[in-house]
Amino acid sequence: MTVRLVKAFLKPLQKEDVLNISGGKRGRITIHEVASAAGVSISTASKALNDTGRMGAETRERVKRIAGEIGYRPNALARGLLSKRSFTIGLLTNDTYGRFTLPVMAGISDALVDHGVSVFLCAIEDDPALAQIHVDAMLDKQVDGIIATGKRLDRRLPVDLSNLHVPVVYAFTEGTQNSVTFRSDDEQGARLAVEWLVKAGRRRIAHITGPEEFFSVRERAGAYHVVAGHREPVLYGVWSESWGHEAVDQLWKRPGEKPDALFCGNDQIARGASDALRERGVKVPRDVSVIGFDNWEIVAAQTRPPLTTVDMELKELGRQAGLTVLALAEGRPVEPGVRKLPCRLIVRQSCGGKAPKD
Amino acid sequence: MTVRLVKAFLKPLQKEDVLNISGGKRGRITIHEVASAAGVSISTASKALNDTGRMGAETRERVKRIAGEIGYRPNALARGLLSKRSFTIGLLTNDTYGRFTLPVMAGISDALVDHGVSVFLCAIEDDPALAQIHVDAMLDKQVDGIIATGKRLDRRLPVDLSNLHVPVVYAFTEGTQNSVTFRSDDEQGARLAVEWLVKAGRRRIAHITGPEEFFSVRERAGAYHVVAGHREPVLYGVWSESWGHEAVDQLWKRPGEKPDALFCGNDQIARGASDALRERGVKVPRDVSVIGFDNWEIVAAQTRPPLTTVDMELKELGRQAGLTVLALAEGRPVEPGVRKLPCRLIVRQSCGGKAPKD
DNA sequence: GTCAAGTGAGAAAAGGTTTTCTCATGCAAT
DNA sequence: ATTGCATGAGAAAACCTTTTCTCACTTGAC
Repeated sequence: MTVRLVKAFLKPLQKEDVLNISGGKRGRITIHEVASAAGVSISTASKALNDTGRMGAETRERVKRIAGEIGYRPNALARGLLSKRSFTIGLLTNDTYGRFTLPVMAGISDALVDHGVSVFLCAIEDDPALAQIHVDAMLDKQVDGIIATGKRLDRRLPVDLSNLHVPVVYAFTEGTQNSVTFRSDDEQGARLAVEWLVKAGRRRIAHITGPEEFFSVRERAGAYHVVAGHREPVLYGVWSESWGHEAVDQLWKRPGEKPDALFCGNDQIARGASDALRERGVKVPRDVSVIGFDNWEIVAAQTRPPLTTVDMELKELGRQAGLTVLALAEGRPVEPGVRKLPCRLIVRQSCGGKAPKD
Repeated sequence: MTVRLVKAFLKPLQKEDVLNISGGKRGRITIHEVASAAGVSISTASKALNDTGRMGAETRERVKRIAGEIGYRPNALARGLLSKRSFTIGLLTNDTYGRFTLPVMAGISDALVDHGVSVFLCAIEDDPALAQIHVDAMLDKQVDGIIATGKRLDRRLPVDLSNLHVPVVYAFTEGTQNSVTFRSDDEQGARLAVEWLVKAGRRRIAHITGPEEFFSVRERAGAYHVVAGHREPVLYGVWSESWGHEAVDQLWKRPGEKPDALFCGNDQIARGASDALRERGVKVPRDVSVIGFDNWEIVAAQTRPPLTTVDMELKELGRQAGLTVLALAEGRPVEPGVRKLPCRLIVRQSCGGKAPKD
């Protein structure tokens, strides 16, 4: 076999050599080291570093300076043991391939890193047993709170979080009675899209979307009906490009006037529809405007032409969820209920027109 | 405003009511509760639960039973403080939108959950300051190890992890001297792809790929040359569908015989190429075989026809990285070096042929 | 009846930090 | 000169486990 083995970290000689504090204990640098280096007791050292207690300004400064010099960093485990705050939260998701979870996660992390909070990511794939294991592990590790997130607004995670003695916030997944839930305002998003088409002068707007049993499909379709009327049918199907393609075939095979705009339930459908239109020689956006939903960059930006679409602002959603769970963890009161966050229109080239005036 | 506020968790009346153990302390259930409920000392309780020490079998059983009944779970913070193992690792990534990180992460989590290890996810977006903040936070929280992962084999994360007193493993990103690094074997993957084309009887195999400065591009191109010879050119470009599209235009505009197969550097390029071929009336796979790289489901499966492609087995890569960092954390010696993990061919319909014989 | 060995269980220390309590000193006021 | 008070700093307890050490008691052997 081989000669050199990676065991170096067992003996942190680096550290030992650079700073031989107080008899070379083999562990990390503790507040004891700081105290003895500064010639004070550990209680004084602690108070100096935390800006608490009474002491001479000179002492406080000296302790702080020395702590900085020897690279002291408090052990969060010990601190957490006493304060009952671990500065750690758990993020539970069943969206393994991350279309929705990733932006949410980025938002949470972004909001919490400033507060010194780290995030445990737990991917449970609709497996109740696995979910329970992860929840138990998080609880054992004394998380300050849990955020549950998923890939669908109208589905629960396969684990009951309602009676934990730790705050829980739901983001982009169905919550429980009296919980705090964040979700996108799909109705407003759909309105945004359809109004954009109307403003562009389109009148025969068709809606190609996903399965009717999805709550967000019904919400979007509802808003579509309100704004566009019932002049064109709603085509329910699945969330795939090929359905978008097929739906266009269906629409164009019908006798009579063709739609002059397609409001699609997601970007994949919109992409399939765009491809189908191009194959039929129908020009986008000259003859027909196409608008998507989700702003999934990889799909929307690569469609020909690039898709105008609705962004659900999932990162902002995550940010708010993070701030909320933090507030709860700190005991600040938070109103329960469902909070709908507005969507935003992303204007690319599939509808003509310019960016919205706002 | 509103009436009911979510503060219930502050007073876990649920728990309190269900189990009024030993004077109703307001915190969690500790080993003290177990001990007093079982009529033994805390040391005996601890030994009973951990199957250590000497005691009567009856006592041991009784303690365990009672612990289970009152729902005792040891506080990982306290345990970690003493054992110096937090059963926590940190995962550092700069791949925010997760094409590569997500599978790696899933593998890590999958491998470690069985060992009671939880994973801190830290998304640093090529921001050295942010990276340092996250690393410090992880270290404060006494992680047992760190896995660094990225979106490119030949790039470092913007933070130096080489002198931490905690083990570090690199996965799908460039490591440091004497570290353990896991990466996909792109050469073998490319060989797999080109050999598959050759076996299907293709002789004029072109290679459309990404920017030449990518290490993996050069490795794949190298393997391509070895297997396919130098009969067709390598077209370097960018990682986009439109480049795939354009490259096909370039190839088909040349005089002389056209390629009968395209080995593409990733699935997006392959998709663009497939679209271009279809638009030219060239049938895939009848006239030309197309093969991709990455097995990015959302692209590969939605291409027409669905793409045969090379999967880098990132989940397995993550699994091994997880197991390795765990081994290091437990002090088991591990050989340093770069470990290349084999890729696997995913056969769909863009090359004809059946699944490999293995 | 004494001693050795073995058995079951508790006391105490340790881990790193924060916080409360106590103490000593010095100074001003009586 | 004694009291009262503010100030600076340390001792000790607490958080929850695990582990080592010690002790009391039983049993079997001489």
